[in-house]
Amino acid sequence: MPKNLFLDTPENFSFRRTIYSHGWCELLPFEIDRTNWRLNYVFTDVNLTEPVAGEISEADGKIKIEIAGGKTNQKAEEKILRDARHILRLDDDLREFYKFTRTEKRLTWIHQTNAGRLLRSPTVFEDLVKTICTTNCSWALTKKMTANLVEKLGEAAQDGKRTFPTAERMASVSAEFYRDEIRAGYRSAYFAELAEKVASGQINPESWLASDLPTKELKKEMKRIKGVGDYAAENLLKLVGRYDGLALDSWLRSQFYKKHNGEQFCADTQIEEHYAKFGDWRGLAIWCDMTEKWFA
DNA sequence: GCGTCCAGGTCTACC
DNA sequence: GGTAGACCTGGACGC
Repeated sequence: MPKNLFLDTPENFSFRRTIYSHGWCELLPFEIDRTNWRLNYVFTDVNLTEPVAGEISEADGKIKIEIAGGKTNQKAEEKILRDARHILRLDDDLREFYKFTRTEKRLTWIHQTNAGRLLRSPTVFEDLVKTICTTNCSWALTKKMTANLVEKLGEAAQDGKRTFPTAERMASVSAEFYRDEIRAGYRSAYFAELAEKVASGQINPESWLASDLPTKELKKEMKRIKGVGDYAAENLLKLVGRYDGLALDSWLRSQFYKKHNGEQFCADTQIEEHYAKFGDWRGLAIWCDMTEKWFA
């Protein structure tokens, strides 16, 4: 029997703007239904005998999580609610960001539509692996690598949908597996090394969420992981709630050239100067600015 | 069908 | 610290 769990939403929250805030909604175990505006995810927890597929939607001003099958208990349900809060950034306070966007006429749509919450995975580890999958390849390949990870290493729920693999599961296979089965190319050795270090406790990506380190130092820590450079680190920083890096990649640059530079190339320093007025929120400002038309 | 280019970059060696 | 070259994959494109 399906079971429904509910979460209250904060002020200034848009479900649609959150689940379709960036490409993460297309990377398994996330699946988005943009016709009915539903987001699917496969939840897992030590208190569950098996993973459960959940459909997240908006109902009567609340977030509804419909759990399909699976035997849950109170602790597991609490974990699912925690994960959903985390995924949807329900605890993020964007009021300061909106103070900035109110000052710019062309960005007033951001606070008017409650945009700015960037969808993330339940764990930083999952976001870290997915971010490495976005580097130096097409979006189609990113989706393929992520799907391979889920399909070949994830744990199956009752309905056959699979979880994102844990670090322990990822550490149980070799670099050759990542090369041959996941089609991760040169990233294969990085995944094997990362999974082993996280599984053994040498690295704890989850600690980045509440780190006291200044952003510059936290970014250095992230960049010590092979496969994580400037773009990847700044993307991860956004997902742990720090927006003072632009996370410039080729897509973001090309969008900036089109929108603000007459389709002409310019140096990254010019892009940085353009968003400097947004202070510690500049990374979120550029992302919202470049994705304005996504809901047009 | 084949070759080339390039995409939501990063690493290493070298200067 | 800055830069050049190598690194995987697979879709798009030109021939």
